[in-house]
Amino acid sequence: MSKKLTIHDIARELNLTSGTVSRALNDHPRISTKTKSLVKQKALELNYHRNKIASSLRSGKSHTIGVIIPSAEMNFFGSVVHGIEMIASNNGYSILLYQTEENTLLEKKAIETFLIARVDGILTSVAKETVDFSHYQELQKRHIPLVFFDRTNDEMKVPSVVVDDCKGAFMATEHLIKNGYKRIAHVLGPQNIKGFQDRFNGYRDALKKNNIATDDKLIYQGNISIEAGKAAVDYFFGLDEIPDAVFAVEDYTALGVIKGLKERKIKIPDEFGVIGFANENFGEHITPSLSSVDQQTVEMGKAAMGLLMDIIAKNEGNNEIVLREKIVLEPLFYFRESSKGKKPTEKSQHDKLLIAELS
Amino acid sequence: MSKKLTIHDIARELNLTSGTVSRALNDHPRISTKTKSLVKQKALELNYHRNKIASSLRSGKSHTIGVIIPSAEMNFFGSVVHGIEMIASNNGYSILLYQTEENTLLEKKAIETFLIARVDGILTSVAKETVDFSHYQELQKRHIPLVFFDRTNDEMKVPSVVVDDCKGAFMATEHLIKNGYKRIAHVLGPQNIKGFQDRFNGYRDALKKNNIATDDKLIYQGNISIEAGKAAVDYFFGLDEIPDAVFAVEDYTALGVIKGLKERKIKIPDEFGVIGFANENFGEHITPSLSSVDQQTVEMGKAAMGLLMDIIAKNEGNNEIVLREKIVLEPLFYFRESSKGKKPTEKSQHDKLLIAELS
DNA sequence: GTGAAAGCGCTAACAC
DNA sequence: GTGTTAGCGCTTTCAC
Repeated sequence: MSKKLTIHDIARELNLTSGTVSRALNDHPRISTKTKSLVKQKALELNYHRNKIASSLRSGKSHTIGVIIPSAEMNFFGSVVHGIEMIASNNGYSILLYQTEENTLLEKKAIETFLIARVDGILTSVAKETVDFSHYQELQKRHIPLVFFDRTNDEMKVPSVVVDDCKGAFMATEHLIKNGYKRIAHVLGPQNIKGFQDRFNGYRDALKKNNIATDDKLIYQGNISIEAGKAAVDYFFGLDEIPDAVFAVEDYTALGVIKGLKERKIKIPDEFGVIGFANENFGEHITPSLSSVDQQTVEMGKAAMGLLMDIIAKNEGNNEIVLREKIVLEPLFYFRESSKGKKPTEKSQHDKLLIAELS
Repeated sequence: MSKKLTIHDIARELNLTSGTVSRALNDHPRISTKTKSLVKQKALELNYHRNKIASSLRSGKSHTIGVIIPSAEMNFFGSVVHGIEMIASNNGYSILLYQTEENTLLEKKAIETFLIARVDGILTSVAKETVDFSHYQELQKRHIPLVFFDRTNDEMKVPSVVVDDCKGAFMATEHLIKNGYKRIAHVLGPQNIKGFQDRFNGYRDALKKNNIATDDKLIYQGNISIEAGKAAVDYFFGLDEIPDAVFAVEDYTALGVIKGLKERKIKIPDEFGVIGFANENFGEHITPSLSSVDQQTVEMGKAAMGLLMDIIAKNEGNNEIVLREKIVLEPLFYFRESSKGKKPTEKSQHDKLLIAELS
């Protein structure tokens, strides 16, 4: 191993002191341009790399951000991390990644690890299991900048970035209405998750706005899984009045619905409309392709990291920055085959003709 | 901000010196159990978190690993990172994540960043674009432990973890043969990528072993994309002798093949068999579901991180460890609808009966 | 089993 | 515009 190179080595070679070298490398304003270029030149020549550890210890800033996600294996979070890392690295920050596997204990360990690593801020998507938020409160007590994304907690006053689930659900439901479906059901997600509540709200809002009575029988308590979607179909087809469309809380649920309908030889979208949520990448490739609501994952990551950068800048005294408490991203609706509209029955065909004649 | 807590504070409260406190916290063998528990107790009480930055500076080890991937948005890499992080965190290491977007310049920046952060090792999947490996050679010169995963370079002597592409391709191709397909085509991936060459080799090996003559006309130079798959179908159906099955270099290519075949109303798998590679998550949900070769992504991450841990341990003097130069993971074949076998034509039916009579 | 003291490599306050 | 100097908070060698 070539002996470790420090600013002292550069200083010696140039007959300067380490202080000057440090300032030159950091573009300190009071250092002459000549010295700066001399120092930088020499650093390059010797293949010097500054020691971030020493500099962090002295300056008190690690230029590192901790990111907590349930699992990198989940598409959604991989995509968010993609956005986060882009912005981080554009701003000279590195990101430390930690997975919780939806486990509160690992979440606490993540925070512990980040506290020890002296990260300058933390981005987190709360584990499903978490009900005790003391570890996050600890961060607030220590004034460590914190931003929630996707999975938030409204009781804690923490800035957050989410997609407008309510609006997305509203768009999806109204789309089904406009495409002629009459009895629109909903497969619920677990209601302890705020986003899933919102999707339910959006669904109801759309019905209300279009003067369609809500019917509790059309609400099935499901989950994010293919099985839940299939089970929902079994339930719906046991009703006296069978629905003719479903807005499912998530794409996997919607996929289950489609599979269930196919088993019953129900034609999609001619007899039955289906819409999901999340815009998982299988949606556009299945038959029929699945209409869905995109959650703007990469944008979410960018926005979360941007917000964190703002908080850090403000803490450092940049008072021009106006912080936003909550960034709500617009969902994007992807209109595909599964909700294309009902084939007009003879009766409705007849109605249409009538209407045409009357007008 | 509560004033920063250091080992000196703990030392003062217990009438000890900071040296003893440090040793106690690190379970130094020569410290009495009583002192240890006293110190740990106090640390907990004061809510002390050791400063990793200071400890890294002093000890020269950061307990941090740099991970370079093309993009966290790609399923494959998210999944590998999942495996990497699991093992890292089990071993008390943190991971710094950097994305290259397949760009050599960003790859060099990643290495620069990691050098500055004084990571204890680096895991990397080389960007597609990269042909100049000087930045990696620099790491070797500095004796920084390095492991390649998936995207490797055989000219540089760097330990690596890959899946056996050749074997996977062999399995896939032989499966098509066993299922009665007679003219089996292949859609190539870019041949500058070693894994894609290997898949081609596996394809040829399987034909050879089964005494089937290879035919250059059945090889289409494609890519990893739906479009390439569709174009391949156009090409194959322009041949005098049309193939009856395709082994595609990747699932998206296979998806394109399926789409192309559907447009031509060719029945899969009855008239035409299709197999992909990668086991992307849409494969099991499309119609027909796509047979594919799984690349053991999570295992790959675990193996890569495990190998890196071994290298580090060996460097630290643990001589019992025998390092492996290359870990080759077994691919896993997923047999689904798209390759279920041809519907016997009248003629082949006749042949079968004949054979049955003869035996 | 514990104390004393040096120093990892850098930054920044204070000189001039 | 540059030098001097004092740490940041920890680990570790050398004492005893």
